[in-house]
Amino acid sequence: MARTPAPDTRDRILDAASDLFRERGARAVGLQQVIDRCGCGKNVLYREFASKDELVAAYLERCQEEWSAIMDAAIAPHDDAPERQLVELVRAAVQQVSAPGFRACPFRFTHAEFPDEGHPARKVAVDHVRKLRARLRDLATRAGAHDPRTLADQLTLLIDGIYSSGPMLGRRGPATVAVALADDLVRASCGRH
Amino acid sequence: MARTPAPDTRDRILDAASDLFRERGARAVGLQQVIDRCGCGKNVLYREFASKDELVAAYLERCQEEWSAIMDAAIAPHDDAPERQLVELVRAAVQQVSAPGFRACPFRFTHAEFPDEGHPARKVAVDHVRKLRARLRDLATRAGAHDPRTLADQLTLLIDGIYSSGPMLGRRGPATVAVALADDLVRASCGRH
DNA sequence: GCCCGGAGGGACCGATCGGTCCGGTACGCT
DNA sequence: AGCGTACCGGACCGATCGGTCCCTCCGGGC
Repeated sequence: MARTPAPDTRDRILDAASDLFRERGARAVGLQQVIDRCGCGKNVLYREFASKDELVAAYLERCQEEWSAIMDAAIAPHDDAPERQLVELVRAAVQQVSAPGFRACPFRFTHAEFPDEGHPARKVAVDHVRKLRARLRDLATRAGAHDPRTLADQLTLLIDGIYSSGPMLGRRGPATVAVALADDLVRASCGRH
Repeated sequence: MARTPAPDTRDRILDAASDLFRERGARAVGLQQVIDRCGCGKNVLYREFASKDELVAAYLERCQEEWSAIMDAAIAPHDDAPERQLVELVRAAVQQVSAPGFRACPFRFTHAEFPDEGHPARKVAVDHVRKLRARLRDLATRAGAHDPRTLADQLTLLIDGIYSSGPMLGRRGPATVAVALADDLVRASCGRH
């Protein structure tokens, strides 16, 4: 034996690919650009990822992990107040689209970029929004909402609207009213008439 | 003199391009595919449109016209009840994303597909969402909302959410609660306590 | 009937696409 | 030291990209 493969190779490639995909879109980025930014050999990329489609799917999986971490961090401080957690998830979304470099929701955008049903990235994207919806339903139930499914769907719609509206109308756009609206919805649905 | 240019050429090309762009995304569609579907010569396309970017912009302008017509038709029957018109605009959005072939909102998607600030299609896309927001503000004002700007932003957010959530979660998704939510918001904001 | 010009279609351009393969280099273990 | 391997970088593949150009065919005004 002579040399052991660097264990962080996959992460390095994914770092480069994520930056590029996020700001330009997966379709607009060639693998050569990923190679160049990563500074690795092309064969190494193809050892770690079978195809560009797989790389895009891995990119979305990483987005999913980041998103989960953000959501966890947003709701952790209020673990005993699920109504508050619902509002905090909305606030976290607003903060994300308000970040300087935010271009579009990676899940919605990538899902639209690859219309073919079998594309591996689509599974990840759909899985993400389903998980989010389920999470909202769970919180709505624990918050004692009259109709947890409806409240969860209202908030899902609201969060989707934040991601969609943010990039086009900016920080001063409709997203500014989102947190207050979420608060109203939660309050209206969780007793406290 | 020998022959006069066919006046419908531009429309024919735009017909073909619109179908393809709508279902696959502008970046995923090559001009050769547009040519093939249209059945025209490549030189004709480049006589009508200076570049692909211009073609994409023209596609969005046509979307804009269609959208305006849909909105006009949705609110025309209730010209004396602006609160009702606000709700009808939301209903029109739900119906659009519920249509079988609907993939993504052309404005949001194309805006994300071409991140370069100077791209001609971006102006059209941003212009559209601004017009929608302005329209909602106007209606909210005429409906006598306490805070027309806030109500308009709430509904903008809601409509954006419908377009964003529809393609991924389908007809049974959160969009089903949108009209009822819009009705609540309008009612709450326009007196009628 | 002739002939001009619009239209279809395709050859062609350089660049880039996703993907494969190979050669040189440098590193780590024995 | 020397061997073996991981890695970088680039050559290379066929296909397609956006875009230019040209040839052929056909239709309409003189």
